[in-house]
Amino acid sequence: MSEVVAEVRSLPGPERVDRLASLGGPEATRPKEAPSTGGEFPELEGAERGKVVLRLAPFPSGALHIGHGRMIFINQYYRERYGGKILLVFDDTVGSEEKRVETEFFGLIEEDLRSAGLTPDAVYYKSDRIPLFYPWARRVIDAGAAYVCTCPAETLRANRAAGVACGHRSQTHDATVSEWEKMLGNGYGPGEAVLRLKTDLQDPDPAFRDRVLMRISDLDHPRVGTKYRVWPMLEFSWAVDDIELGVTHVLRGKDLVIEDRMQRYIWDLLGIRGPPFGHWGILRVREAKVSKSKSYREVKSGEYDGWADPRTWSFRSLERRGISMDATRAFVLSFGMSLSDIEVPAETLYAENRKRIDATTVRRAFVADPVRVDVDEYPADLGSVRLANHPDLPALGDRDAPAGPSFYLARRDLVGRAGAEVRLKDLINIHLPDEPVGLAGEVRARFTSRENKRIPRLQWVGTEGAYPVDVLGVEGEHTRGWGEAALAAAQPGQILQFERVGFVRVESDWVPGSNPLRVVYGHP
RNA sequence: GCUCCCGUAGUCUAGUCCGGUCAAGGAUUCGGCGCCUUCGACGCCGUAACGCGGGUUCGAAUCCCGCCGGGAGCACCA
Repeated sequence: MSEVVAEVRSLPGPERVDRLASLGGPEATRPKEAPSTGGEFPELEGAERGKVVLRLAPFPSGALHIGHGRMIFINQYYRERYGGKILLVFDDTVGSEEKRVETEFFGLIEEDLRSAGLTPDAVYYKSDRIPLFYPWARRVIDAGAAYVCTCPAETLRANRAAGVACGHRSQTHDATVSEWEKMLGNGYGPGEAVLRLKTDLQDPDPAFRDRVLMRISDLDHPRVGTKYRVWPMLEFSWAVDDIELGVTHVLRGKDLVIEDRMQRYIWDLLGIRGPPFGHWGILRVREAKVSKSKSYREVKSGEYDGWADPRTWSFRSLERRGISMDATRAFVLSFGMSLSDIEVPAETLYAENRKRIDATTVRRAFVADPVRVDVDEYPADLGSVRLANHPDLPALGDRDAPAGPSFYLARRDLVGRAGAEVRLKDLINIHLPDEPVGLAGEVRARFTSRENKRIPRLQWVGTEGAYPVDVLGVEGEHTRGWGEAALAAAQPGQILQFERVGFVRVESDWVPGSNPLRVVYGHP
């Protein structure tokens, strides 16, 4: 055996692959399909092609956003890699006063998943499965590993911190059973009794001591109302459902690692072999101060422009900005399965998107915060000019841009340039007046020459045919300005590049011909 | 504080399991040059990293020990 290993190791890498391939087998011919940039994805323990079952468990409290990226794309990646299945299981146990389940998000989340190319193979709702958990709870009780505790929450917590037991822990099995039946039979009110798992009270991790399995809540659940009063805690529900649903691998964020331990502990005491776990660290985009509760508040109040508001950094907002799902996926997968928390600048995502859209995106002139400039001695033959739609790609064609003698120029291009000579890009050079540009009014400039000088080149829009444009920015701000005449032919959903501004996407609901042209800023 | 996890350039990542092919590769950012009259793209060039200290070894990013730093969890939320 070890001789064979030594022999194989002595072979150079490529030859190893060749030799492997010659031996046949499904894995040999496709060693691994690593994403283009970095990102390492290990084999899943014991995974068999076609038999992998994964699950996705979002809590329905908002649209999916960039922070959910790893959950979505990593699970999707492994489904593809092994040809498996993904179950969408809504974790809609009753929640709490602060964390309410809301039905509108079920559909929203499914839509988001579909738009991410992740159509689940099946959809489940935890709230439909509540009765299923009761016999399982009974199994744990019968194994002597659970008890009903009627201590107030504070006492329970204090005991846990101190590592001491309360009187309920030593109840007989019969007493526990009758207490449990009392819980199920409305004998206790919310907060008055819980079913707790017996672990080691001296466990070094205080968080792990005698955790709660089931509790009582009479919150009105939007799907099942007050039909159930005894609800499972997340980790118990998963200890059950990962088995019941035949999940083969649990891939989730590292915030849930303690739940692994809980699930394994329960499985061990029931003599069940459960699936292995995998985790990833938190992904943050530096510019995205994503807060689900803030987004929720602002969307509800109307402060945000729905769940596609750029400030939510939701998937739908990225799409609205012209950032393709493909780019987002590549971006997220480039981080691999690393367990470290990562904070990455949005620029990395933008670069990924730019690669994909640059070659198909036409250039257009846009001037924000416009100042009207009239040019004296303007050449009579320059009523319009022919411009290429893309500087490097003639295939994208060209268009006619109405020019002077009157123009809109951006105020920020004019300030500090009093008395200077500047170039109207692709057109002429002009001399700006010596007086600084005021806040209002017009500017009179003078034509100087046509030659292509290496002087500041400014974006311009001829006043004739200029099209009003409203740009929605990443911070939710609106910028008004003038775009060139060709924008009248823009199409909903089209991605454009405003020169010296960046990529924008025409709003899907924009009606061609209506004023102003509404676009959403994507990125530089 | 307790538990677990993680430390490779400005940022992200490959390499760590199984020490040599790593005087550390890729992506992004930044700087320079060229070219294209643009945000930018492309080409070429450049800056820049194994957290610190010991140990093992002919040889350490990789193994061992100790520090230091960062993160997550510590709910009758999910």
